[in-house]
Amino acid sequence: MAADRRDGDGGSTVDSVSAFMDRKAVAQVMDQIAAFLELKGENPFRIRAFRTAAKAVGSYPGDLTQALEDGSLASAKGVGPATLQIVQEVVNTGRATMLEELREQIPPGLVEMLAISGLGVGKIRQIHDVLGIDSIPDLEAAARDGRLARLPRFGQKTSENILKGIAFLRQASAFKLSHHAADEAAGLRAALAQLPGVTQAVVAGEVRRRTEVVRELVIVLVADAPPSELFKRLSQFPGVHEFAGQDERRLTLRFAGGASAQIVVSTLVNAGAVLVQATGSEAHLQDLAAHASAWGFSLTGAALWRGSEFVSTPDEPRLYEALGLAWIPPELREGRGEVAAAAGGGLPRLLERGDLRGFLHCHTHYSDGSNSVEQLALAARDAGYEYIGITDHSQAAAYAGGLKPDDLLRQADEIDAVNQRLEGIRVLKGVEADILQDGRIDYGSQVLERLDFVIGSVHSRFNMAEREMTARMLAAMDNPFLTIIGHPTGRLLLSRDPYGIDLEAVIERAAATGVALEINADPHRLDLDWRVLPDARARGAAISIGADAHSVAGIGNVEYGIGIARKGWLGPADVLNALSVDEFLTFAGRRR
DNA sequence: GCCGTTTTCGGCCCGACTGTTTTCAGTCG
Repeated sequence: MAADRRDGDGGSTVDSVSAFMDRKAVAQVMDQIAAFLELKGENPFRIRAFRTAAKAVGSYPGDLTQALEDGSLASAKGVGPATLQIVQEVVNTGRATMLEELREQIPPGLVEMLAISGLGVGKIRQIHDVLGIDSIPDLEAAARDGRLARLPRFGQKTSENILKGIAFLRQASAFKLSHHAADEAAGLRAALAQLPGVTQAVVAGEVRRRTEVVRELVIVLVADAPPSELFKRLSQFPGVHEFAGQDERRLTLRFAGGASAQIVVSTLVNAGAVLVQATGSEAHLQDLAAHASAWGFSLTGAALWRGSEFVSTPDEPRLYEALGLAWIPPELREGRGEVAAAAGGGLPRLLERGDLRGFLHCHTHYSDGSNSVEQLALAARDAGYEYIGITDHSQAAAYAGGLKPDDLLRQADEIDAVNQRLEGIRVLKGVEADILQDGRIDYGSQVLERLDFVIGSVHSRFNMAEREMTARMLAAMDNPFLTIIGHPTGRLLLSRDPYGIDLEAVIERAAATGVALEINADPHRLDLDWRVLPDARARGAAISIGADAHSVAGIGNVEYGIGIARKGWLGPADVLNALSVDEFLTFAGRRR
């Protein structure tokens, strides 16, 4: 767990654990408890109570230890006496007695199976009770040799789906979501920076390039101590399980939890060359090597050379400059023409947080969010936005507490009142309406016309054939009230593939109709994919960045969306919510 | 287990789809 890794310096175990056991870890404990209870066949409402508590704790804004002391956590919605006590125990001791007892009663392998798509509690119980299977490898064997298909209410198809689910899970577990990776890298970096002899510790690799998923953490240490000495200290690093040296300046650390990180050591005179090598994708480094060679340079992993002459590169700008290139922002280092652009003065001015004037796509407690309109508005204002678009779910999304037309009216009144009360932020009336199976939007015109803007999203029937799904989406875009297509491909990173859709046709229609396509900034989605953004821009489709925030804490999602926009070469002129509120409303209204 | 303008007990999200079966259990969003 992250706690082991980040525990860089002394202090009592209790202090370290409470400092590092962040709310995410506590939430994970609650979710685990819920999963075990589910397998035990507990009261479903009790199980849901743990999940609700996990959500409440996981998205709790502020310091948990503090909140426990001053009692504010006790009054948080969804946290009651029983769950509060567990939070207390985990924060104080890093352990949860209840979870440990459950592990004794139920094989943890069964809980792992819950992550397999298509397998739920009922089937897992049956598999365990009848076949005595309690691990994923055993399950896989049973699916292959036909034992699984012979169980009552199982069959060939079920067996195949389970194998598919296992394969997907395996592949997904080689990666981490970007926000988890970034958190871990930041903790590790901070700890490594404390090592004697280290003058700089810099996060490199995929985290620095802000890719949507991360395979490996890479940290560059600039040090005046010899690498061998640093490596010796690293072997005694708390939580390090094993380490494998790759060469004299690189090694891979493996941590007890199974995570790993590559550590690269450099002297100051080569820091630029080493950081560039440790950051760039394979393709970027190839392009860079080709360019360097054309200029009479060679870039080895450790240094820059002009023929046999050593070239000092104490930082990245000096490396790129020596090669006649502008400094390339890390997000662009994917080998998609950025080296040529840097040589020709054609690098774009990339989107920055300060360019965004509007905060779009958030859910309040009217549907499945956990804060009020006013709380979100205030938080958006504090974060520096000029306007916020409230977009709760629509009536078809029953599971998310979607709003009936009457609820939408009530919310409109509340938004009017909040606008009256608050200075410095304008609250817009929006909705995230379901795109129904036939492409209709989930409200009629008489409801939609009262709104300032409309996001349309697909939340059902994901497995339609590509042609039908595309037709569904294109039909939705012909609705004159639609402003933005939400999470256009429906993917959930590392857990669900995008639905089949002809994205080119969607982009084409978006450009033609003046409907924007969303970069959904929820780190579980990051949908659209950054790889299609240059094409979308070239064809003239507008792009919006939507936080998909379900709480005040979710406002921070926007950062991940900005990372994706930057990876897609987007600048302020390409992004819908970089517009002023009046310009945004004009955009939303001009198709009506 | 949590919650409350239905407040200390009784209710809490439900409809659609899939793969199985031949009427429905399990899963998902």
